[in-house]
Amino acid sequence: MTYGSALVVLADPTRREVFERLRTGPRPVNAIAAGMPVSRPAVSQHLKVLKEAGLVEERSEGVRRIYSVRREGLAELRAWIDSFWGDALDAFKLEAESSYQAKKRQR
Amino acid sequence: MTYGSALVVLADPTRREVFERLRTGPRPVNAIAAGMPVSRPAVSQHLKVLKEAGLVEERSEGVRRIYSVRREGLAELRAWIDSFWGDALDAFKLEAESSYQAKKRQR
DNA sequence: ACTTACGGTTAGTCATGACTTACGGAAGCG
DNA sequence: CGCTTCCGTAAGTCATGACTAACCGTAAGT
Repeated sequence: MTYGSALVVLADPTRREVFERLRTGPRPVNAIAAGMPVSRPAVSQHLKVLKEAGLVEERSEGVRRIYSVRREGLAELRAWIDSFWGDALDAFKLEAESSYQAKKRQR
Repeated sequence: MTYGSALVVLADPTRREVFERLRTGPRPVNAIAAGMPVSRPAVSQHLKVLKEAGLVEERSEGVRRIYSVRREGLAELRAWIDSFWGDALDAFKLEAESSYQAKKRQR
């Protein structure tokens, strides 16, 4: 259910801003954090989450880490949304996977 | 920034389940809550949030409230996602709107 | 080697929001 | 009319997670 994680991860406004700042191209952490209302470590944490969700890639370049968007990370979310437009095939496929696990009780 | 609210609202797994149960068609609250691991009031609260976000519609039928999906509520989110696929026009349009409001500091 | 820029990690704080229980109003049924 | 069903609202509890400050390692420049 990676479209679920994509939703969760992109729900936070600050994290979304971080993600959007990569739309125009790869950037080091410094450049992303510049001008943001939160501290640089906060941005680092958000990047970590984005990376774990497969929405972002990291590559090292000397002492800096260059982050960039991973479009494939958005693909499943896109398909999920599309499935609400009555595409019967996708709807069936997704519904089959999404039988609700009653796990929340076991907390 | 309604794609933002859509993301926030759909991020919660329980609320997403509620939303997905409407994919196959309009349903009263009872039917939605049946078999879910949370109480009926919880479902009501989720429906309220979904409705405020424009993702769901409500119509009264006697004593029951019938909820159904509002596809238009997903349209902007869909467009936002698409804008990451290099559609220059959409990307420009969306970026123009999304200059980060430094509101978080004022909490 | 010393220093400086870069950025990830940890610990601890605090606000947000998802949930339950209890309640209340509104419509159908006997 | 009671009685029941349907469902929204209120109050209060508790877990989650976003953030800062402090710290550490690493690369590059002098």
